[in-house]
Amino acid sequence: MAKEQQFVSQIADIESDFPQWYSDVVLKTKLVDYGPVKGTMVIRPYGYAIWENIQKELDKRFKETGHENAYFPLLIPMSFMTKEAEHVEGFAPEVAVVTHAGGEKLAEPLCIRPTSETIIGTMYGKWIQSYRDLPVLMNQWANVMRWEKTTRPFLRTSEFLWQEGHTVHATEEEAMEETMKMLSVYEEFAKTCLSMPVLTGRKTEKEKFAGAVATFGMEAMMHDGKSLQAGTSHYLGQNFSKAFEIKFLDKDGVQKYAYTTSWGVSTRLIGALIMTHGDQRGLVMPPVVAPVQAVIVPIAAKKGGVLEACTALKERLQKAGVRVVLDDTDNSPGWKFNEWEMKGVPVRIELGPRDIEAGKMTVCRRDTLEKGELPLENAEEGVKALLHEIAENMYDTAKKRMEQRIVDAETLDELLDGVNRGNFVRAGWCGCRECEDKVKEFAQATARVYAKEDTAKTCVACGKKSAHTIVFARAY
RNA sequence: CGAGGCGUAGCGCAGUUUGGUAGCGCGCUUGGUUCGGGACCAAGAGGUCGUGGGUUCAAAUCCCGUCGCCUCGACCA
Repeated sequence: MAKEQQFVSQIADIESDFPQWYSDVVLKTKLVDYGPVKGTMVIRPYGYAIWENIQKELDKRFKETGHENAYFPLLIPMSFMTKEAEHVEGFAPEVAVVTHAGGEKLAEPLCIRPTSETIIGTMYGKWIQSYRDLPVLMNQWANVMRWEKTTRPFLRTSEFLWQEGHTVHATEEEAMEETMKMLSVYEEFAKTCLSMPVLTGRKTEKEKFAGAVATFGMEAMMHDGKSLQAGTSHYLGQNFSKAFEIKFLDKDGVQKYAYTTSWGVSTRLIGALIMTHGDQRGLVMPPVVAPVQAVIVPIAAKKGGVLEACTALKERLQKAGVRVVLDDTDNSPGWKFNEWEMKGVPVRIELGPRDIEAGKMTVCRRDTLEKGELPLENAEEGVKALLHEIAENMYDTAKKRMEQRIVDAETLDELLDGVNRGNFVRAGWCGCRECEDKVKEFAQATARVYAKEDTAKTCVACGKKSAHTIVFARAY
């Protein structure tokens, strides 16, 4: 027990010091390291593997919905950025600019993309002539840079990896349909691959993407009750097509401006899943994207046949498509247990002389920490079924927690009380910016999304008739 | 950018008040015994104390500057 406490003390307390817990866990589990340039992070192999799995799963979904991948340049001429007024106003403060190259001052400064609407819009303007060219459904996997004031690994770094989808459509309806379709792709992905429940909905004017007509987001509830914007899908209307001359000749012989959308998720998702599922022992990885899905810990490894049995099991599981590691280091078993638990591996298999004798393996699942036994005979099916069960249980647990922590408020005091307890708070809103700002000032909470149903009657801030029901929360 | 805190071995820290040989725990290396929840013994390697200047016979310690990091606010995927 003393040793147990010693282990726990290596990570800050998850309840009382959540930000510190988060920093500890991403560094100590070797997901990331801090980069030499302030605000940047080095994603280590164990962390990057999560991203690779996310990419794989998302790409599959993007292809299924008819999208293709492409790649656009990192550097964007400053003049492109300034073409859409709201866009440049929104992003100017955080854009990094290249002023010198080849030993000379550049005639026109180049910005390092904070997002690619402008350069992609410029190219779309050249590519699209006719309604026959539409729709254009593209996606880009890239890094972008936003010079943020304060940063936190995965959640907010100066440079981050993401995917950004950019589509062009002939009609408003079609573009809107695309916007909503991709939002639901994200939601389904979060559920099945990250075991993460999310709240989706429209964002307020204040919170929307700079240059969009409407922004829709998915918000995830972190362990401490704060919200994290985990993905966005924007309906851009004709704002960018007018700025970048994305025009087409329609069937009726009339030149028309196209309707565009953009949507993206980033490495922030990794932060989201850590903060959704993690516990006092460290990470809890959702099985679908876990870098390591199962670890085999040999017991009494030097005794005859143990290591051989472990190796054979590893090969069988590998062949069955399970991402499995055999920990044959000479650390003690107890050390390995704690280490792999901290790294969040969903299934641990202990294999020792007693198991081999009995034709079984001892199995411990990370989500509940329950130990059980499975027959060695069809280990493949057993482990896969367990991984599936863990994924579902993690989702159910997180979903239950989120649902329990969505409350209603009619007054600012109730709202403040709600967010203080780590809740998402549903409240009425008259629709004016002043009231939104007032809520932020009073409760340090922001409008996350429009609620699915309008249940509130009066505005929480001014008491006038409510126009919308909003989900308010503190956010990362 | 505002407020607080911290920079000493790979990591976590003590030493700073009152200047006087550079320390502890973990980790690491080598050899051996171990192995069902962070094992043990023995021997070893590793630091110009963030950095620049000043005071002093003498600075991790005192003074001035500077850089970096963390937490909390304002801004954002």
